[in-house]
Amino acid sequence: MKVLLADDHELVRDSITAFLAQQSDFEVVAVGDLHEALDRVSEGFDLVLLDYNMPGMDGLAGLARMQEATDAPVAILSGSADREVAQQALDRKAVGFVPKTMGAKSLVNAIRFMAEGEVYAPVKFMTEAPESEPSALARSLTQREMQVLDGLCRGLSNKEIAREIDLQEVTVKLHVKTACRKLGAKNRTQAALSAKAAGLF
Amino acid sequence: MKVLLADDHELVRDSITAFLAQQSDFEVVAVGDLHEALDRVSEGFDLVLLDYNMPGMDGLAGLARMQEATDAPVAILSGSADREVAQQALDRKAVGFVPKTMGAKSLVNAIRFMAEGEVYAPVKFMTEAPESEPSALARSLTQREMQVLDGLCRGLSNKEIAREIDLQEVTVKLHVKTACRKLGAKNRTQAALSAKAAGLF
DNA sequence: GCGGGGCCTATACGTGCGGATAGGTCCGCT
DNA sequence: AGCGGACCTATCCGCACGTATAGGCCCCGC
Repeated sequence: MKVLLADDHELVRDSITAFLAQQSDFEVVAVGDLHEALDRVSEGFDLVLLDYNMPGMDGLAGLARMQEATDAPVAILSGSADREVAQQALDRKAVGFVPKTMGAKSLVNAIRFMAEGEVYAPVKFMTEAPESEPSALARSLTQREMQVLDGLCRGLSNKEIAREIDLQEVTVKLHVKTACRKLGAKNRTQAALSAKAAGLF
Repeated sequence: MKVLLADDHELVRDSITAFLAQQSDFEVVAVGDLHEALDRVSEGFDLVLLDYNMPGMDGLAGLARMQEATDAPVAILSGSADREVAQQALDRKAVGFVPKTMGAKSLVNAIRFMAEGEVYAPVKFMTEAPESEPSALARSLTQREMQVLDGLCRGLSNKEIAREIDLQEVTVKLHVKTACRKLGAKNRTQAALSAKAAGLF
């Protein structure tokens, strides 16, 4: 089982190489950037592992370049794990997405799995955490605006929202307006849709 | 590597057993229902595979019963593949979800992977296809209503929708009203939200 | 202290929306 | 031929919504 590993962090490269070398049937070629990887891929591999944050990668463009250069399955390795990126990588026919947070044993298992031709992605990673942080957008909204948005996202009228949070209808209108502006929405419907899309509720 | 396979379809049981037996390091015990599986699980296995539609399973209740009966990893096998079920199974600590539509080789790889203690779910299955069929709801809507709903889901006003599909505004209102009724929505915002939630767009 | 931001309220105006009613054209089914 | 369903249009009404303007409150930071 011949694996091409490309990662600019020497520590990561060495530790993964060491782990894989413990497996009797593994042979690892480790390089430090995409360029080297492209140079050596013609040697023939069962699996190519590319770090997402690495000189030459340029986002997922590096994935495409590698896929053009070889018929071997190509997987993405990432430390700064981002679900979006994982999804995109898989959409673009990467055979896997491996966060570096994985344990060494699991990593080896995943590599073996992908080298067999299967598609791998950590389940936890893909199913959980559609979003994580307060999302910049949420932070720009005041408490009241969030409460009002919650009402919008349930399709309530201004009057209903007003009753619910004990305000005058006019005041609700005001918050709706400002929330719309912050969300770049033309009306309440777009605001509700945007809020939902942003995962605020 | 000792695997306990429980499936009420003899054909499935036999073919999977045959495939796994080809692998030198596999030992398979195949049974026809959950009861038998519970009886034999004490023999000690590296992996338990339960068919989702099988006497005694009672949905995912069978998964829980098996998990109580053993410390071995338990995975769900299913023919009538349903994303929802897969998600729930994984949420309930199943170590995998295996649709029977998988190729034999992939199936063996997946089993080996899970027996190693990893969590497996087919990526295609989990990421794609949040829904599939026209969904009863969609069928109750006429073409025009769908077009109008599409507009609603982009937060357009009646006038904008009218321009887009070349109708009079009054007519759009009519379709909005009937669409709202069919969706059980009180207003356009709820209608848009419902349509989105139902995966119509 | 004074400004500014978040907040609440008020009045007012134009427009959009939701609903009812009523008329018409197609087309397919019986 | 008749009926019903999908579709389009029209007029009318009342309320909701979106916007603007203006005043007042509280609290924090400069």
